[in-house]
Amino acid sequence: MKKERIVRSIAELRALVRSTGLRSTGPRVAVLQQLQQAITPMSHAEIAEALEPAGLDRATLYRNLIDLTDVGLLSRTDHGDHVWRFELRDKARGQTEQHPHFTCIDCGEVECLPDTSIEVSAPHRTPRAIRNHHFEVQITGRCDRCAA
Amino acid sequence: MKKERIVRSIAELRALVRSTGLRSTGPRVAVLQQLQQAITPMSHAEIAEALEPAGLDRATLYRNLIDLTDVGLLSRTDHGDHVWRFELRDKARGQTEQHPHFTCIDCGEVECLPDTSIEVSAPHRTPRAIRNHHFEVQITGRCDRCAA
DNA sequence: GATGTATTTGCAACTATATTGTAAAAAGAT
DNA sequence: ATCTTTTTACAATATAGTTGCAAATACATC
Repeated sequence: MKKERIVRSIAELRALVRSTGLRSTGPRVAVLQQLQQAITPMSHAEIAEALEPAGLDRATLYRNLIDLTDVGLLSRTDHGDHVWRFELRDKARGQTEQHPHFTCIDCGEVECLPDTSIEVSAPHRTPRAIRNHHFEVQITGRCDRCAA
Repeated sequence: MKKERIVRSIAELRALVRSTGLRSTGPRVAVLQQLQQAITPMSHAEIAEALEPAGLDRATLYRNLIDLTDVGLLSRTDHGDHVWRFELRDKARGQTEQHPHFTCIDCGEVECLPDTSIEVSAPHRTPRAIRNHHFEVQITGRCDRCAA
């Protein structure tokens, strides 16, 4: 996680969107720009609030988050607390491959864990996806702050 | 997971509910009875459908699922696909302690994994909950059937 | 077994979250 | 500059989950 993060210019983000076949629009670039400066995955509500000034439509935001996810620029995950969260995917960022997340069952805070912190062994009848390392890991528990 | 499962009679389930301080009612026993014969966690919708003949109210079911979770008879988790699922907790069943779940990102099927299949190492700044083994693990990927 | 009190149910109303339809606007190719 | 397709913005609609409350039920006590 400590890898230095690539920060792309507006022009670069526009090119990034176009490279996926999608058109480069204001809302899309705004979403990418917001997520590239986020340190953890963000919910729809959080992104909407952060982009409040732009005053963009809820439905448009939903559709864009899904579109950007479909083309692989974002990941869309539920971290165990029943809230969809979006994160820039690695190829659009300077991060290591997918990493596990830790979500607090009390406050809902999401923390990115180093991808070395999880070891999944694959006994006999485990799904193939696990043996091929094609999966995401989500851990829930009480964060240090809430446990105190 | 292969441990033989305890199957309780209606009378035993009623006693189990009462032992928590909750009153033993038709809907509650029906829910426990349904979940004790389920092989994977069930969503509200699935339980409602299974209990269709009983014709019980949506709100009542929601409330009971939450009540039974509060007193510890059920666990309520989101397996990464934005659906709450409920499962009989170990103390009400013949299972090993909490185990990881695997959820298919395509079909949504949930699979219980042996709790030996996951090893979480705890480097320096990992949340204490992880070091103390107070957490749940959720893995998402494409199941064998959907990957085929 | 009858009675009384607190809990629970069932119905309806409501809130929040998410999706869909569509006319107008904007992107980007020509 | 023009044309076609995608995307937006607004509204309408769906879905999931919660809350209020009168009537029904559980169960403790007589």
